[in-house]
Amino acid sequence: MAGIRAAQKEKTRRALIQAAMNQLSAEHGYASLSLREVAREAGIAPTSFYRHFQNMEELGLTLVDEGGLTLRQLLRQSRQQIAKGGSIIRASVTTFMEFVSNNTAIFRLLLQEKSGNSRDFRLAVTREVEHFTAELVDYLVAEQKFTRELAELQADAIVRIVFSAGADALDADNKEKQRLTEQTIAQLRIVARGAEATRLAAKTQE
Amino acid sequence: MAGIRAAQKEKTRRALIQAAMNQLSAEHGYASLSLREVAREAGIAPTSFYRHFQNMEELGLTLVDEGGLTLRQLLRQSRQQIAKGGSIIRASVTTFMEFVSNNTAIFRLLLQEKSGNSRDFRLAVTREVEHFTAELVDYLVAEQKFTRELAELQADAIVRIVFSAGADALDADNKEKQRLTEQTIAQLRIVARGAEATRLAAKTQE
DNA sequence: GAATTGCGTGAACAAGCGTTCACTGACATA
DNA sequence: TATGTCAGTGAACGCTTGTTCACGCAATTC
Repeated sequence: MAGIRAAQKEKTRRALIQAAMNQLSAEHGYASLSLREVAREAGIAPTSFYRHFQNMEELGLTLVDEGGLTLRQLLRQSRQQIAKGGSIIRASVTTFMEFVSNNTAIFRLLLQEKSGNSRDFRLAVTREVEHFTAELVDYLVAEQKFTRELAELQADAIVRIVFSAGADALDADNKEKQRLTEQTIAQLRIVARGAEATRLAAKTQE
Repeated sequence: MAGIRAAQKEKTRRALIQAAMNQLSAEHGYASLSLREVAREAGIAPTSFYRHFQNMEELGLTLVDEGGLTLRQLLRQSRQQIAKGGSIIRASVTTFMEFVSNNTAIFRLLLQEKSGNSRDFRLAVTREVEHFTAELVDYLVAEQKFTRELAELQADAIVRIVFSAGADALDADNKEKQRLTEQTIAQLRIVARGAEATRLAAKTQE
C-alpha cells in the first residue's frame, strides 16, 4: 500500500524537527535543548524520540543539514536578484540580510554551532559555508575573470564579512539592520576595488 | 590588619575563575558549565560558590571581562611588534594568531558567547570587540590619514575578517594555521588597497 | 578578652535529565 | 484471515542539577 505507516512516521519526524526549531531562540540554544521538552512540544512521549533519532546530536546534525538547504535556497534567490540587473553587491547583501531576518532560528543555529562544542557540528557547518564560498569563487572566475587564487581570497573575505554582519543583524532592530546592510555593501565595494587593484598590480608585473 | 581574610577570599575567587577556565574546551562550552563541577575543581563545597558569585552568569561575565583584558594585552603586544618596523599587517596578524593559540579557552569563550544565548553576554563581548575596532580606527586616522568614515569601514571589515579567521584557527593544526595566517594577510592587503583606491576616488571627485 | 563578622560546610530539597524495558495496538504482509 | 512488524507508551531507574538552611570556626573589631 501507499505506506500510511511510513507517512505517519515522517510526519512525527518533521514534528520533532519543527519542535526543536521552535525552541531555538536568542535565549535558548542547542546546547540547552532537552529531549523531553522537544518530545513534549512535538506531542509524543519522550521515549518515542528514539524511534526517529539515536541522539539529540543526530537531531542537531539534521537541523544543520536543514540550515544548509536554506543557504542553498538563499544562493538561488540571490542569483535571481542578480539576473534582474542592478548592483550585484547590493542585491546580494540585501537578499542575505532579508534571509537572515526571515530564518533567524536556523541562522542562529549555524552561527552558534560554527564555533560550538561538537566537532561534528563544526565540521557540518563549515561544510555548508564552504559550499557557499565555492559558489562565489566560481562566479568570480566565470563572470569577472579573476584568477582562481585571487577569486578564492576575495570570496573568502566576502563570506567572512557578510556572515559576521549577519550574526550582528540577528540582534538588531530594523534601523540597525539598515545601517549594517549599507555598511556591508560599502565594505564589499572596498574589497572589490582592492581585488581589482591587486589584479592590475599582478598584470603590470608580468 | 593586612586582611589575611580578604586575601584568602580573593584566592578562592581566583581558583573558581581558573577552574571555570579549565573546564572550557572545544568539547565543553560555557552553556554546559556546572556550578557543582566548577566548585569541585576549585576544591570548595558547591554552596561556597555563592560567597563569591550570585550566579553562574556572574562568573561568566567575569570570564568575559578577563577575555577583554587579554584582548587589550594583545593590542599592546601588536603595537610593540609594529614599533619594531616591518610590515604592519603581517606583524598584527601573526601576533593575533599566536595569541589565539596561546589563549584558546578565552577566545573560544568570546567567540562562542558573541552569538551565544545570553543578551548580557553578547553585549559584553560586543563591547570588547568594539574597543578593539576603535583602537584600529584611531590608528588608521592618525597614522594613515584616512577620513574617519573610511577608517571605520576599513577597521570594521578588518576586525570581522581577522576574528573570523581566528575562530577557524582554534580548530586548526599548525600547517592550517600557517595557511590561515597567510590568507588573512593577503586579504587585509586587498582591503588596504581597496580603501586606498576608495580614498583616491573620493579625492578625484572633489 | 569579648563580641562580631563572614567564609566554608554538609545535609537536604525538588526538579529535571537521558535512557531501559516490557507492552499495546494499528498497519503491513502473505 | 492469520502473522509479523514497529511507532508510540508509561513506569521506573539512577544521576546531576541549582539552591536553602543552620551551623562551625577563624579572622577581625572594639
